Amino acid sequence: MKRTDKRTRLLAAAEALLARKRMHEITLDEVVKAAHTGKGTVYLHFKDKEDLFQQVPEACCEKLFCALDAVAKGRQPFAAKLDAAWDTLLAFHERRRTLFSVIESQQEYSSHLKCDMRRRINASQGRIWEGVTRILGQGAAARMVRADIPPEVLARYMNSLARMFARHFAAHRGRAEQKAFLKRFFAAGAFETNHTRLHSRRTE
Amino acid sequence: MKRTDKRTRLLAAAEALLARKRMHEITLDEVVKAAHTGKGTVYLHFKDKEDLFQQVPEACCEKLFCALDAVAKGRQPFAAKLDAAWDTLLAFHERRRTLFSVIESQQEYSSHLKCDMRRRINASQGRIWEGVTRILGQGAAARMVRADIPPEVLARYMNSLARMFARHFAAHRGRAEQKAFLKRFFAAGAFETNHTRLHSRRTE
Amino acid sequence: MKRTDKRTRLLAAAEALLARKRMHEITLDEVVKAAHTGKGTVYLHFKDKEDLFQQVPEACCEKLFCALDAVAKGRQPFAAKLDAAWDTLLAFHERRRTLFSVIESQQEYSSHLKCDMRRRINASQGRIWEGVTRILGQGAAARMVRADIPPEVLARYMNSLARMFARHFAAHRGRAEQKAFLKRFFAAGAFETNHTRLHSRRTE
Amino acid sequence: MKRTDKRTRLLAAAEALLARKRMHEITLDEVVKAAHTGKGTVYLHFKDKEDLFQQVPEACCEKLFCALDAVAKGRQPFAAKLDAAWDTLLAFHERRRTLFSVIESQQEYSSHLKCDMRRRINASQGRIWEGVTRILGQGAAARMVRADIPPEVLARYMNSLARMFARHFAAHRGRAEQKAFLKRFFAAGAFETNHTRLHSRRTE
DNA sequence: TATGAATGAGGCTTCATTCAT
DNA sequence: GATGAATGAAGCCTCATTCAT
Repeated sequence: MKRTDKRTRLLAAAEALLARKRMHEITLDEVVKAAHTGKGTVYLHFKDKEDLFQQVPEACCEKLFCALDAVAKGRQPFAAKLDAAWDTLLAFHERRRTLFSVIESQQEYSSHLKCDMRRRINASQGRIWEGVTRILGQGAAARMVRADIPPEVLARYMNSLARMFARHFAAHRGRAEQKAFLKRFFAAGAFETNHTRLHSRRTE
Repeated sequence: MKRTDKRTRLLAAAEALLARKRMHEITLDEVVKAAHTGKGTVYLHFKDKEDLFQQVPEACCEKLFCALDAVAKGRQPFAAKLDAAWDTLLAFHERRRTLFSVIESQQEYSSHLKCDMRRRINASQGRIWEGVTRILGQGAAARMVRADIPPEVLARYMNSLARMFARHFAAHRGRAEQKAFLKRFFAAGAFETNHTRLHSRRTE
Repeated sequence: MKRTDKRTRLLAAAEALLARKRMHEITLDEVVKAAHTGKGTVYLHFKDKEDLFQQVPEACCEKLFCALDAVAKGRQPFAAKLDAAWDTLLAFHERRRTLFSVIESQQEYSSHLKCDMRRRINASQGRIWEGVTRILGQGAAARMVRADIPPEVLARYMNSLARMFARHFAAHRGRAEQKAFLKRFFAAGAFETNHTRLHSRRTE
Repeated sequence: MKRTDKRTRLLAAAEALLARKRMHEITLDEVVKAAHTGKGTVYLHFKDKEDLFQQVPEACCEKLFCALDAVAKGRQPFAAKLDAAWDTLLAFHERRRTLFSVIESQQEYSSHLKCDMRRRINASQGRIWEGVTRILGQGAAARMVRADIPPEVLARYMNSLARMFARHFAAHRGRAEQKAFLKRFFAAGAFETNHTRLHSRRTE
């Protein structure tokens, strides 16, 4: 349990620091000071610095997935679920401005990594889209989300828009209005209309 | 002219390396080897490594703006211009997968910088959206793009989607189909419909 | 204690190297090799190379002061004390030919330094004269050293002569004779005579 | 003549910079900027940076010698000549606080140098003492300077005291009084008395 | 298990020197 | 002869990693 405790504290410290800096600008000294552990302790729980930071997104993505999955499992109508999904996603990205850089570099480098490591990373990243995909899948089943673009693709659109929002509009004064713009735009792009129905039929 | 030459070659070398690695993983040795210059030459044109990499986006964004502006100034109908804009944006992001990380970190750190430096960075980044904004503005003027979301906001949506596409779907086998999805999604989200017209009227 | 050990070894190594070269001609690599430590260790104990070399005189001057103070506290007659002081001073300068350059450059640059640093340097340098001053003060009290020039001024004369001697006459064949010249010269210059007594009376 | 001009300007610039910094802290860029020449010009007149700075004392010492020799050749009584020598020496050292470091390092390194270079350096440094030695020699001939210490040794004493004075008492408020102390001390140490006459006889 | 002093490979930067103009 | 842009060797410093305690 103590073991878990230190490990968790290290991951939390790393995640917190990622809010302000990129991984390569964070020193292990900073991490262990924030986590109140010794420097050697890192190497009891992680192979190296890289490994520690690799596992930060893993934990985060899992948390995000859980939050979205909870929404998906709820009994609210689809529109409410989508709203909740937006809020969850936006909060996630606003709180972790640079986390996605780590994820992106993992993607960049996954080709150099050993096979099982790659699988682990892909699995963890998949969780990000998976939660959103489930909700959008429900919407598609209810004929509310367009069927001519796969839900997992729409999920990525949604995530990328959320990330961009966190970067450009979150600290804005007009955040609420901007959020409305965003939802409206996505709804118009992703919802089923007569037009999209024609498309679906054609591609079927 | 030779001076410009070396400077350009260094920027080009740095840009090329940014396609594969992040700035902190690129050594000056790599840059100067790629640029076929001596290491000291860097310091004739840039204050330090940081400064060199700061100026890479500046040059790139300008190039992107020029390409998009050329489209905007063309005489094709709006639909063709938007298509061309997509192609330009996608090519830009596919060729410069990690460039945006540099831009993002500039945003992150611009608060620490001296005022004129910050202004320079913001100006250069503004160019990215500016080209797209012009085209979408023409669409809005032609009543083809929804008027209830400002074109400069839609421009950011478009850019973030393009960036995501470069990362997730570019290397895909089904790139063509994915590109069709993307355009269709954006069109649905951004084009004027009866529904958006109602919105515009309300917000007016 | 180990910490002190490394720090001491680094200072000793730097001091030893200063016997042969000036600070700017000594590389950190040489110092750490001589001290049998790693390069990084320097930065655990000193801010940078400058700081390491700044602290060398501090330690040396303290040692010199201790040696001279021991003489001053002894029960020998003044003449014997002065003899011992000469031997101590000459040994000091012969062993540390270039150390004084460091001290001089500290004086040169102390104006640029922060106030407490400057105070520390001045305090440490003061020790050099302080030991000699005490002995000469005793001589003055015993009416053997002229009273019309303050002992702390005579102390500086003595030190500068010792330094010059280390540079010009130490390696000489006729070192013994030269040493006799030096002592005789200083004695004639510093000792009380009828003539100096007149001076003192006049200036009183 | 143009050639001489540039060479002179470079030496003057180097000498001026030596008033504030040590050779190793002065860059060639600074020198050529101060001398208003190009960087390559240095290598037309000097073998390298070392050679340039080696020649600075050479020129300075020669100037000092000339000044002192002029005094020696004058018709004033010895006491006035010695006074003039003090003034010349003090002015020299006060104006060139760090020049002597260069000379000292030349001595330090002369052992590594080629034979003719060493001879040149020694010759140039000899000039420093030579001027003073001549004057003191005249004093000895006139039985005013003690004969039991060779004039060339006393010359070095005098020079070392002058150097120390420039460093410790020149900027002082009580400079005039300090100067009086210094002259009085040296006179007492160097002048012939009954006592020194006994010594001379014994050593003869 | 936990620590943090010690390490040294590797990176950035400086600056004396060269050489094409 | 005069120049200064270009060079790269050499040095300082950082920081991930180790290991004795």
